[in-house]
Amino acid sequence: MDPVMIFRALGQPQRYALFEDLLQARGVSCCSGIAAEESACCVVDLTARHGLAQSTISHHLQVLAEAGLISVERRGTYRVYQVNTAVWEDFRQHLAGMAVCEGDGRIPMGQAAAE
Amino acid sequence: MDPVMIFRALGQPQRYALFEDLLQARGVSCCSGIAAEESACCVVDLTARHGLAQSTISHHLQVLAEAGLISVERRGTYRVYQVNTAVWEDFRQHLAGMAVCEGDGRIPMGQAAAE
DNA sequence: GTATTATATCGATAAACGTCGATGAATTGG
DNA sequence: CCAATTCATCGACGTTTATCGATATAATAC
Repeated sequence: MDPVMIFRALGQPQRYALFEDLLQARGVSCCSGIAAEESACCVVDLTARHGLAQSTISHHLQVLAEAGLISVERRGTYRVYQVNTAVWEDFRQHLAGMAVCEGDGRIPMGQAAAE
Repeated sequence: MDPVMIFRALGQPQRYALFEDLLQARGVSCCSGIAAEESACCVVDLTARHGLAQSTISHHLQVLAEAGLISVERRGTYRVYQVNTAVWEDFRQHLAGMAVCEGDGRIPMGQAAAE
C-alpha cells in the first residue's frame, strides 16, 4: 500500500470519478455477468457513463489497479472491475495516523498547564 | 475543499514528504520566529532537509497551499508554513464517507439471511 | 541610504501525463 | 473455422509537470 501512488491515482478528475462510480455501482451494470447486488462494472459501463474513449478508460483503470485501489476479474468476455476494499480501508487507516504532532501551540492532552 | 486537488497535491513524492515534514515539524525550525512548540517551517528549513532547490520548494508549497492543505504567514523576513488542520480534517472526513455502497455481495448489516 | 537575508517569480527544459484512434488478443456463438 | 464482442496495448500528439538557475521583491540590519 503506497499512499503516494493512491494519492496520485485519485488526483485526476476522471480517475476520481471512475473510482467514485465503482464505489456506487450497485445494480447499474449492463453486463450480464454482474449481479445486481454487486458494486462492479465492466469497461463498457464506464465508457458509456464517462465521456472518454474506451482506451482511455482502460488506461485509467490500469492506474487505479496499479495503486491497488481496484481489482480485475474475468467473466466470459467481460472484465469485472471492483474497488479493493481492503486497500481502501488500509489507506484511510494510514491517513488517520497522519496528524499534526502534539505541541503545536496547544496544550498536550491531559496536562493542562500543570507542568 | 476540493478532494481531487488535495489528492493531486499529495500524489507527488516530494510534496507528500514536505507535507509529512510539516506535520512532524515540532521544534525543528532554524527560524528564530518559530517557537519550539510549533509544528511549522520556513522555506530555509525545508530546503535544507529535502534535496531540492529553493525555488522548487517554494513551488511545491504553493501547490499544497492552493489545495488548502497548508497556510502561510509572514514573520519578519521569514514565511511560516503550517498544516491547515481544518482542511485536513475535512478531507479525512470526506474520505470517511467514501465507501462501497451496500449490497455488494454481502448481507446488509442486521438482517442476516432472514427473509 | 546600502547590504543582507528570505522567498517568490520567471524562463527554460526534459519528463510525465491525458487523450485518441488503430490494432491485437481473448472469449463466445454460430 | 469465421464473425462478433470486449478489452488491452501501441503509437502519436499536445499539455502539464518537476526541476533548475537567475532574477525580482520585501523585510531587516547597519
